[in-house]
Amino acid sequence: MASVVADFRPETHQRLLEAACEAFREEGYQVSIDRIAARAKVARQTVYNHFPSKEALFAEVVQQSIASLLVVLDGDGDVRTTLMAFGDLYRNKLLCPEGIAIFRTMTAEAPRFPKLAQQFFRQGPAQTRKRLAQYLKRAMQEGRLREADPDFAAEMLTAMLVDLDRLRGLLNLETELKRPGKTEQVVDAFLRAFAPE
Amino acid sequence: MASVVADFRPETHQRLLEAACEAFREEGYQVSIDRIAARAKVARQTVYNHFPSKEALFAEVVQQSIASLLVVLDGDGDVRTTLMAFGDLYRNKLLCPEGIAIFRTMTAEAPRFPKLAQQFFRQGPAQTRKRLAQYLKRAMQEGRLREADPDFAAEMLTAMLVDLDRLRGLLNLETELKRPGKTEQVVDAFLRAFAPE
DNA sequence: AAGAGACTAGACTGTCCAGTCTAATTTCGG
DNA sequence: CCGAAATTAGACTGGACAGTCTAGTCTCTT
Repeated sequence: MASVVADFRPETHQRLLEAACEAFREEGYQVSIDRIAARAKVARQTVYNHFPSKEALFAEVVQQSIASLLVVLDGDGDVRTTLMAFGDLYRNKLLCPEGIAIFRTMTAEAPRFPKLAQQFFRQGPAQTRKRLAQYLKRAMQEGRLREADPDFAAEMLTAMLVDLDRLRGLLNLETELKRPGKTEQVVDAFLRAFAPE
Repeated sequence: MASVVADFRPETHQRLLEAACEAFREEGYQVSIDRIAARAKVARQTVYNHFPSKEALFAEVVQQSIASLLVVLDGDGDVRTTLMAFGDLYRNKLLCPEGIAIFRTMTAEAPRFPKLAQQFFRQGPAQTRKRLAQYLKRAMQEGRLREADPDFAAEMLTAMLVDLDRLRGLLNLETELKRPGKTEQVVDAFLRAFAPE
């Protein structure tokens, strides 16, 4: 019952998925199947050969998109260097046009697809925060940060990194989304709050 | 040309506006005029007597909603007390179901109504942050906080207060939206980062 | 080269919706 | 109480869209 294993032409399937991904991102779930088909240079019936319904296509696209929003950090170097690298990566992934658009589509459609939204949260943002918290916990145990709730600390850092700039992006205010010094400013503020006593 | 001053029955107009506000909040811009009319217990034609188009009705509703998201702080007492009061109010206004729903609708429709989105940002979130920054600036000048960019500090505090919980609300994860200790935890972390040296 | 099955083009159905129009009914000020 | 204007119910237009169906074309595999 899982995935129908019909042997579609892989290149067609790929083109369709990519077109659907872009279309849902840029125009939301309400984009028409015709527009997706046109973007993929594919007949409408082909869409329905590959997916039983628009909902199913959307679900597949969301699955694929989750991975692109995962931000992992690697714990080389000192804490400040590690968090700076994480912060830059986090901001780049979430504040680029694609990151903003995925956020917009997911939050707009969450009431219609609550299961999908939950899965998105758990495998995306929650996962990112969990790994960051693991790193922070170790740093706390080694005395490189003060003892505190690592989940809370991770929540604070990620919030500080993107909250307002994401709102700007969501509301289409293109201004200063990429001020390079921002990550440093945030990490320094975070380190003041969580420095060893 | 501005607003047509026809003397509609005020009670009808009010009922219509409230119904439209709830409808747009709960179902997004795509809610049908018929549903809004039904909710207001009003004929569809009456909607078009009061507003020239769906867009115009939406614009009016957004105008009215902006005020409900403004959070002002009053600067009595010490810094911690003031920020705690602000934090509780800010969280309550933005994380309640209505606050979440307005955020969802605004960000979802920003591509279609960029002017409206810009106005919303300036008169809502930007205004709130600006007033907070003014307070923080004074506190810095009085030596009750360390000298720093007050706009940046305001951005950090507001981000820390709601970022993750707002995402939870947007994605329909009802869990723990109202942990009472959260504001205190955030304000304390903020004060560590911006305490006098 | 032949056949199976993927792909295509386009017609078609049923539904929903924004906005208009009309003809009746209600309400309210004078 | 009367008349102007607001309100109402419902029909109607035109367009969009999800999903189905069909008949024909293309493309791999054997």
